[in-house]
Amino acid sequence: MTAGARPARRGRPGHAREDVIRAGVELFNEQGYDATSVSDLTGRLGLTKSALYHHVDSKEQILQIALEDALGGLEQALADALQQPSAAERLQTIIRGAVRVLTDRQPQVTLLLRLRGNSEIETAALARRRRFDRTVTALMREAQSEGLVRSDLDAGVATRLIFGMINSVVEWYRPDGPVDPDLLREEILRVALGGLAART
Amino acid sequence: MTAGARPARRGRPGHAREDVIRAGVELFNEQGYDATSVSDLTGRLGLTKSALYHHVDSKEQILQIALEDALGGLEQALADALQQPSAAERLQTIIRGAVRVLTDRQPQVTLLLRLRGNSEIETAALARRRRFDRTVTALMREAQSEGLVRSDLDAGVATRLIFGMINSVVEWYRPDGPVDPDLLREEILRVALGGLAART
DNA sequence: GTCTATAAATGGATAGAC
DNA sequence: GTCTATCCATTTATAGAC
Repeated sequence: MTAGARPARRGRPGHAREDVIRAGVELFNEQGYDATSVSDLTGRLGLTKSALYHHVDSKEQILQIALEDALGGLEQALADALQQPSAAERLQTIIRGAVRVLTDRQPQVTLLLRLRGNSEIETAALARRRRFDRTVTALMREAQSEGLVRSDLDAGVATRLIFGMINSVVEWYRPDGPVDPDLLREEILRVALGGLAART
Repeated sequence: MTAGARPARRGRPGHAREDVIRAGVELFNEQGYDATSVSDLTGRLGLTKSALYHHVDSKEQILQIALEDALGGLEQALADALQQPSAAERLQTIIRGAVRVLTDRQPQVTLLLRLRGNSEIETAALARRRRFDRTVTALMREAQSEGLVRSDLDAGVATRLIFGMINSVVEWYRPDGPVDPDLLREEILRVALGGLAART
């Protein structure tokens, strides 16, 4: 438990900051950020408020750390997609990458997708999310120009619909559930490009 | 102002219950239900808490009325779909019907889709929503059996993906925005069945 | 690293006058 | 139908002992 390569748990026993963050994000997702009190969180962790505030500066800091994790993952996926050589590959790569981030970091992304902009931290995160959305819309428009995606549909609407489908995965996907994330990723890509209809 | 056919505004002037509900739902959607205080609401309406409580029994009652509106609309759309003569028409009708309810009652449905189950009213609404989802999944399965929808995809996953796409409309559609709701409805149906890919 | 105790503000809701 | 004033529970967060 004193760790090998990873210097995870230095010093005395008790709760680590990491545990507090994880439990906080979990609870925020179950009840909503605003509906979750610090007492709720200490109740679940089995410690007092003072002890909790020894690990984190504020309730909002827990949110901030989770949002950074979610946004960092999505931005990295977008950077990867932008390096692809063709418009088709760029679009496919961002769709696959986004689904992978959603399944890998479901709790953090869930928080991001539910933000309302009620504080500076929330509005800053929403601004980063909008930047991501704009770049993805540009990829969609590019795919339309090259004839890969139908053009009888506004690129913004198309992006919102497809990412609406992708993002909704956080509402039901669970890592320990029956759905395999790798299969899901390919299924989403197929439904996004080819739709539900049976091949005729 | 004393109304003709509709006995809308009986008695003295001032705010009507209807105004309070509408403003409340609007504010709940902007900030989240839990993040919205009764003071926020009285601030927007320009009256005091006591005056507001003359119109409604509680903050939660505003939520309840909105949820009934959303669920009633979705359940009616489902009843209409179930009366269609073929599986193909039943599936298409519930997709079109759901989109119509989302655009017609965007604020109310938005509240429904964001519920976390933090009170008895919320859990009751979520139970009704799950019942709706189960029936739609049965329609999807039926469409698969008849060869209308590809069967290399679990009916539950397919329903979640398509309704994830449909439901995401509440996040950006606005009645006074640039997107025509009738066109959007047909575009969603086309993307759901045929996907984004250009016809080859 | 955790505790008891408490501060200071805000939450939803009510009493009773006008 | 709206007001002032208030109740009481709960909120986030801190002080200081162990």
